[in-house]
Amino acid sequence: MAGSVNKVILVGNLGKDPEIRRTQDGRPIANLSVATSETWRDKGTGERKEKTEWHRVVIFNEGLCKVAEQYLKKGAKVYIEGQLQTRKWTDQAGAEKYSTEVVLQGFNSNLTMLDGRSGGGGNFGAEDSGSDFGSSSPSSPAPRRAVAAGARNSDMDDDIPF
Amino acid sequence: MAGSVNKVILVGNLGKDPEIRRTQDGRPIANLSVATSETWRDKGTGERKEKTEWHRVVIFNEGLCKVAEQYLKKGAKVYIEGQLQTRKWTDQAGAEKYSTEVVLQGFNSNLTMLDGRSGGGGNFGAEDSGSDFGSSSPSSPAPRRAVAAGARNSDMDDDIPF
Amino acid sequence: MAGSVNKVILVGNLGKDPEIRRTQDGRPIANLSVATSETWRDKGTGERKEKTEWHRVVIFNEGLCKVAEQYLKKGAKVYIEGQLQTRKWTDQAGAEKYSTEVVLQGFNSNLTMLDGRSGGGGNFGAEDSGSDFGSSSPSSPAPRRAVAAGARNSDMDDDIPF
Amino acid sequence: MAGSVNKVILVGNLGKDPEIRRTQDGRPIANLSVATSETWRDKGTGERKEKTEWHRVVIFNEGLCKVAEQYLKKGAKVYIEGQLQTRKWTDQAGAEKYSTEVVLQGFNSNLTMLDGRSGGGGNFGAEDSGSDFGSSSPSSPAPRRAVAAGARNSDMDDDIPF
DNA sequence: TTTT
DNA sequence: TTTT
Repeated sequence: MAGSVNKVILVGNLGKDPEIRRTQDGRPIANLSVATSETWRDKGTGERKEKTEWHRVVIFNEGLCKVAEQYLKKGAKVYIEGQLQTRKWTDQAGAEKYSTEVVLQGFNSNLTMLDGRSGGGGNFGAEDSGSDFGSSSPSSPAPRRAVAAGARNSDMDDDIPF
Repeated sequence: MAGSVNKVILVGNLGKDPEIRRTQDGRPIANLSVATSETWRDKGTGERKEKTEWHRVVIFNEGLCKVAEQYLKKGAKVYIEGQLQTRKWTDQAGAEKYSTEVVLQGFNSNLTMLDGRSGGGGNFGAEDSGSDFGSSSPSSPAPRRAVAAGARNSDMDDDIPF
Repeated sequence: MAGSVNKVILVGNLGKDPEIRRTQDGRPIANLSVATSETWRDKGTGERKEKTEWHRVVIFNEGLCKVAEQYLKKGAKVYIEGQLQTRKWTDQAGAEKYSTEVVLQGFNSNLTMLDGRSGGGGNFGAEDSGSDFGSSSPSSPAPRRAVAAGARNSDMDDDIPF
Repeated sequence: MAGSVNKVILVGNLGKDPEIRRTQDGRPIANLSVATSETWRDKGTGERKEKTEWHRVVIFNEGLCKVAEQYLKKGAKVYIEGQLQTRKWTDQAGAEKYSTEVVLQGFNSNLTMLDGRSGGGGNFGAEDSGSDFGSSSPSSPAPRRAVAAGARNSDMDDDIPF
């Protein structure tokens, strides 16, 4: 079936530090646990309510793994764009289990830190001021992605009148 | 935590007709099984590959349930916007299971049919030419959109996979 | 044409304080100027490059106008979800102009502040600790939206094992 | 500013065939005119209303240009993911104009045809049954996706509206 | 006009 | 396990 879209967009906070593993052939895989939460006021009682949802995020993209490893910490606020995937596994007792994850893999994924270096979670050092962290954002190409960012011509430094 | 976003966007096809149930207090709940799939050519062998992902979609929004019931059929192509939610349940053997679903509830959900009345899945009659189906789209503030998000009832006895 | 989607998602910073106007019949309209920017390293020279894009955001939704007025300031980081709209206008010299805006109106819009009260742009006082700011987020219904958030039954306070 | 997101998602129909141009160094640029529309029923009069929005879409991504050229026709329904960009230009009378476009460039863009080969707009032949069209979708890492984002050339002499 |  |  051509013509399908599978996209998840999350803005939330890490519940713990990223966990980085490696495949047998040395490629990194990062696991994030991301909380999103919603609050509302109960219409009957007027009470303030909150419900938190935890998302398992798995990063296969090598550049984004590096970003996770270097910059993300427990508590960090992130923007994440990935795909839904459900995989089946068998627990020790032999029972079949399913796990649904938000997978960042390939070109249409994104991981952007939202609390910057002033945020509690960041550990940016001075040498990172020219860091490539932004390379995970949609328009600044990371090395592994064979993408050449387009040059615009010189009259693009104009002002927008608002 | 204010400041979070939990959004899923799918474009895919229904694997079977929608299943409509009702809560004890009469609110409808629709379950959809939506396939998204990706194809690629294997870099080594040049073979064409395809992988299909199945998504369990649950609609609590009453207006969107009506849309699902009236217009959607197996094979229909839909645009869906909802939230990720994981819930825990216990199977007949007493084992704990988790199920992650795409939930359409409240104001920031959307269900739009993409193959129109000419599509294989649709069953639009002439009297529907003035149909309110489009009222589920983000920008048409029709009366039917004064949606009441549904209450989740206790009999979520479904099996996974679906 | 049923079956269309028109959605813009921005995460960026306000270039100035929100501007609030009122229609003749008293409804508020908020205008935001939001910057998004991308950075990359020039492949030839290795130079660090940056390009900023300015977005004109117009909020017709009354609840979100209140949020903008009360909580947003120059520099604030926001998540915005709205629609693209282009309108035509005539300048003083009689020349026809077009302006494309990101419009927040109706139920499928969102405005969420991302830097919290510790952020530079926020002016949250203690009395706001129980604020309804989160009501602009997808899942916490503001009064004007005739949406009842769904109650989930009691066994929803479970843990997710990851 | 690291930490920003600029994303547009459209599902709509082409108002005319794609227009393909080439830069001086031979890179293709495709222009699409995409309609999204919303319908609603007037609360006062009960009348059915419709409003169509036209979007100017510019594709610099070479692989997606090919897709546009080969598969898209007037009337085709497409899913588009790109970025908002506003550029300034000067008309023949020397007046400054601004044009806001949805730009597909670099890795975080997507163009997916939604009406398949049975659709009115498509012109898929039998030899396309193994086509790589789906390679433009987020998750199929085919070779053709090693896209080079295009350079913007100087002759953006188009008129608005389009 | 923001932010890094 | 986060955050407000």
